[in-house]
Amino acid sequence: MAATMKDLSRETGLGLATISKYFNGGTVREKNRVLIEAAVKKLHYVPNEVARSLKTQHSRVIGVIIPELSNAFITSIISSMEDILRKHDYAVIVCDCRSDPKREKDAVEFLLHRRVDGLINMATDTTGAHLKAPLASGIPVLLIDRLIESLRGKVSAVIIDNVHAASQAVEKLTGLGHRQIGLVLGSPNLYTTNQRLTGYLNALNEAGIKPTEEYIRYGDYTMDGGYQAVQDLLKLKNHPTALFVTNFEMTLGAMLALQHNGVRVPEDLSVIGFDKLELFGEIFPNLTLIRQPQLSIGRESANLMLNMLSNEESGCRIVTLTTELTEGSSVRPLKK
Amino acid sequence: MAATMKDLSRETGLGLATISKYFNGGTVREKNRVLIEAAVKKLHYVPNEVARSLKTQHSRVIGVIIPELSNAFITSIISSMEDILRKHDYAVIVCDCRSDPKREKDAVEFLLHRRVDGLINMATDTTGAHLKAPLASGIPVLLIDRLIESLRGKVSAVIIDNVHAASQAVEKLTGLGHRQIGLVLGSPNLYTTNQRLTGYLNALNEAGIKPTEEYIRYGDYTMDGGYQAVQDLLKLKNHPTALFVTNFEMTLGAMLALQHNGVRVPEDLSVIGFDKLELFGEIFPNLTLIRQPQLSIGRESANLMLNMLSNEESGCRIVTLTTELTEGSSVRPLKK
DNA sequence: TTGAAAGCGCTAACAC
DNA sequence: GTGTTAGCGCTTTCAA
Repeated sequence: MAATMKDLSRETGLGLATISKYFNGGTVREKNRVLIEAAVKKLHYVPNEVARSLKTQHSRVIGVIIPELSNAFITSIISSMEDILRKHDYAVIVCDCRSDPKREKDAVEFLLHRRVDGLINMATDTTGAHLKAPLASGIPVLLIDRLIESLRGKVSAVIIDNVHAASQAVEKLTGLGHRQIGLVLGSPNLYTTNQRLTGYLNALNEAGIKPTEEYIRYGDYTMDGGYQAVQDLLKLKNHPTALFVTNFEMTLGAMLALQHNGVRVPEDLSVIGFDKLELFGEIFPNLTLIRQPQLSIGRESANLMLNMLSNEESGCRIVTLTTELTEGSSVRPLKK
Repeated sequence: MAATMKDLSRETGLGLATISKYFNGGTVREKNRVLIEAAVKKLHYVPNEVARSLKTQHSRVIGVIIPELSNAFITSIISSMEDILRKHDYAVIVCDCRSDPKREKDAVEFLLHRRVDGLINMATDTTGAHLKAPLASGIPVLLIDRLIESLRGKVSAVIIDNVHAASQAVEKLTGLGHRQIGLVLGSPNLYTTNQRLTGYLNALNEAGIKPTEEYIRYGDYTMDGGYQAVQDLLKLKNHPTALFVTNFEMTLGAMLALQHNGVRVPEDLSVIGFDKLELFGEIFPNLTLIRQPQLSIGRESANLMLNMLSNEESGCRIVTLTTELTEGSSVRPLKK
């Protein structure tokens, strides 16, 4: 059906090696170059990456396994990652495992069959069992956003300093005199959830505040979860005077809950949100936010992967990116 | 490095054909089955999909080209699509072209090199020029969400009845006596935008209402765009008494704008939103909505593609799914 | 610089 | 049911 290099060879009278060299940037006599290019056009030749993959033992495919595609943080990482990888002629196969370890393991296997050159994983399985096989087969594995303790030293990772991010936010609030600080976390037992909780507790401790269990809520990293969490917090007889919400969707939900309840920000309650400032645009222009550098996470991940792919020498590396506190006007000193 | 079928052959003393048949579901003598399975385990054999692809001339990869990954409607389609395709052992390579026709064309070429078995495209280029090559090469092409007129008869498609969706919503409002109905559309010149506008105009016409240009706004299918559009609508001296917003993100933005301006729904303004009911959860429980069957769109697309892949016979098919009007309490009769 | 030839790991006749 | 064998389209020695 489709033309092959053999066809080009026949058409031009040149040997296969010459044609191949032409495509791989080797030096080819000018008149042969012209000849080849004419034949390519005439026969509508399209290189066959599959055949090349078989021969070179490199598929130029990176497998990406994520817990959920319907999450703004994740999709923006994927976009910026894919951008760079594709520029380097790597394709990305994305597998959404719906936060299901079983599906995650299946995805790993699926990708291994396809001989992906590398694996990027925002892990659901906190034990890391699903990564045994790829690690054994020697392909580079890169964790993003979530570390897996048992894999320390065996894989590279790109994460943010979650502890710092959370304590920075909470310190901001304690600095303004707040002592009753609500925290809306993601799903229990996730790496990021735990780390952000640690940062929160550290900051409270630093300020000599004993944590109140009721003030700590889990919003599942969803808009609805954030909404619910804040609804619940507001129902407390002695409710928080300040609030820290730990992802974009939950921040949105939280703001909606506050509006629904007629709670003014920051007059009645101080709020620090999270992520994706640009999407808020004009909507909450003055929200104080912790911003994760999602574009950088994607970029770093892609580059680190490309690095692992080319330099066999390099050991594992953990890149920790820092967050930024963007000052808005959604926080104010506690009224005494 | 990795074990091959040849290794299995050597290990078991069986021929290659037997091993191959075992993996492809052929009948193999029981004792050989056991033998093979033992060897697989011992040698950590993993099938090489790349080699298989080269031989069978089927990559079992579907290329998916979309305008934007950061859009809830799109990601939910992709998730449900990928789900089914992967179950049938097809991998999905997603290319986000950022609504840029140039990138879209590059993506097509990229995927063609990789010998994808099929192409699913939510098109940015409204001329369809980017699909010439894949069409010529004979691989199945499936459009989703947006039709391309010049390709009618040449490609299959899965879309929703946008005209009906919009007129259904607007009829609901005119039926309640509203005559000043605001419309928040996506980006200008998109298929869905045009169709939904048509539906809106049809419904107005039906009700004997002359359209007011000021009431028709473009919100770019983003949250911020929806917010802005409603801000602008509210500034009109004679502002609408009802509102129809045509995607999820814009609905969110619109609701936020209304809240910010202290406009009560439905007391002051009737609203019909769009999409993704489940994400609203408890937040806007009573919003009247036009729901697109995104899961079905994904499912239909995947199945239609699988169909095209197996039955060479079938011609092009356009599947039009219908939307549903979910009654809430965000609309009420116009106060006379 | 160019060409001939071997082989990447698999499938599918075909003969047994 | 099983084994032998010839490629799929490409890259890459090696020799010319």
